[in-house]
Amino acid sequence: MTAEKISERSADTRERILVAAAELLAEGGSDAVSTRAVAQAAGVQAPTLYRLFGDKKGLLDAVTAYGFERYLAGKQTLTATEDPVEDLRRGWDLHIDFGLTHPSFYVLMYGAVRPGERPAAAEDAHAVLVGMLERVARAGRLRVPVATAAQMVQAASVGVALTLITDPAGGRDGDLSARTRDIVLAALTTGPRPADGPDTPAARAIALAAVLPDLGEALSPAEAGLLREWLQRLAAMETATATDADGNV
Amino acid sequence: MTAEKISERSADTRERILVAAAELLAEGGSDAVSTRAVAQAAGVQAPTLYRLFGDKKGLLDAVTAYGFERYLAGKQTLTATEDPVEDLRRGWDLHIDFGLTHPSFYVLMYGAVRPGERPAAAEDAHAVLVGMLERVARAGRLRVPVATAAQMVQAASVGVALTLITDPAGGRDGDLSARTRDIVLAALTTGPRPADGPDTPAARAIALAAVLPDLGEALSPAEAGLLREWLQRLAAMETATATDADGNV
DNA sequence: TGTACATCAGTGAACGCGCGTTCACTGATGTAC
DNA sequence: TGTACATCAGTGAACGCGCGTTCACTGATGTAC
Repeated sequence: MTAEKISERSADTRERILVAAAELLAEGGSDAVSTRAVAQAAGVQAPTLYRLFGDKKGLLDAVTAYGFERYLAGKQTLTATEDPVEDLRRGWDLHIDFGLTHPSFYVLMYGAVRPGERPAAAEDAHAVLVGMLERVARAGRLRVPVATAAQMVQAASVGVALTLITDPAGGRDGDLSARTRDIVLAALTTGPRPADGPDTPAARAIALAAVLPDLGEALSPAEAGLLREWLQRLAAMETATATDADGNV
Repeated sequence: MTAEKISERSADTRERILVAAAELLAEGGSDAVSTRAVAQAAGVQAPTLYRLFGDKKGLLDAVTAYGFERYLAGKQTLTATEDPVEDLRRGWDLHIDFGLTHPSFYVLMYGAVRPGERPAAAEDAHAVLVGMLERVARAGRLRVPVATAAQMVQAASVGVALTLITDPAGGRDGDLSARTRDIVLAALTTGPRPADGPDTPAARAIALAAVLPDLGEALSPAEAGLLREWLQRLAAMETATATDADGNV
């Protein structure tokens, strides 16, 4: 029996289990996802879960990732356009929409936190965010280092999504998500500057840092390391236009 | 037996149970808080929990509120000064500090979300926030309606706290909390204006709305209701200074 | 002052249940020669 | 081409456990008269 045939054979069962678990999660929340309930819903005996996913934690991790991937696959919104900040804005909206349409998945990914742990799906989502921000930095339109921006966008969007899940009122009249999104993105990015490029030393440093991996052999590893360190220092400089002495924008 | 004596008698037991449950929660996370473990740690039989707290949900609710109150009581930082925006800033820091020093309590309050439900402690915290924002509005320094501001501050701070609990790196080098706090507060409030009062129609409307309950009999209930509605409409007007056409501040 | 009674906080012991997990096995699918 | 063997996905049945909860009771504390 070839390896392909084997994994094909088990892929059906695996998919069936994930679909069943995802349905239980969507309908009854994470409490409804017991190994027994999943096995029964998938028409499978309990030990099958353990062979395929190791243990319950593995199953939960897999079903979260599965739900998230399926959601992303259903949307075509993540294709990059020529405006990376606008892409970022759409990425924010997509994140919030996922939280509101799949609250049980979302809470499992971002709410049920164990200090220092994060489900695989949340890591994936973060990687997508970092990629978007790198494109913004490459365009010379990011005011802070990519890692800093990623944490701020992540924190703000997770907070908005969880707040809206807990109390949907803010979505209807308050427009909480769009307001917060615009405030955060406005503070982190600059407007489009078609031909002239970045405008502050920090922005120029960030823009250069974003393309460091593409430089090839122009610098020795030691030189590149030192340059990277300098750029990080420059990137961390407070841009005078971002906040005044009172902390007001 | 007087009612006071009765409640005094049971107060000891109740306190002992809450302390035991809080310790279990702090040390082992919410999984460690089973009715049996709490009863044993408190030196009490299981039915006592049920007489005092109804069921497990009641116990968890009580222990969250208890932990939150004890934390607040330990800090004197919530006393109001003459600068309500500075008070708000300190309130934010206090919120984040609570999350980082008591992560298990925090996750139970803000992370373990069931759509539409919020623990009593989270409601209390929200009420404190609304009170602070009302003082900002009374000083004519709030750019948006109190309810809107409350949701934005809540969303951003919860997101920051959960992000830091999950991945403490952002607290050390990135200064995530202070950055996000300043961006959000700067967008929501205006600088101090010692004598001249609010500066935009929306800010003036918000400032007036904040003192509406103090107006006594000057307006009839019907008149006050209509005025409130108009003020809300004016308060929701986008202040031209807050964001430009690109959404940049 | 003394006695019968009421209240109720807390006890001791058990209920039944669903949980995550594991053991030994079956039988279908492929490979070796 | 045929037979013995290997692999392994999935089965059937059970393990023991800790869970939330409840029942009937005790005994301390107070009240009524």
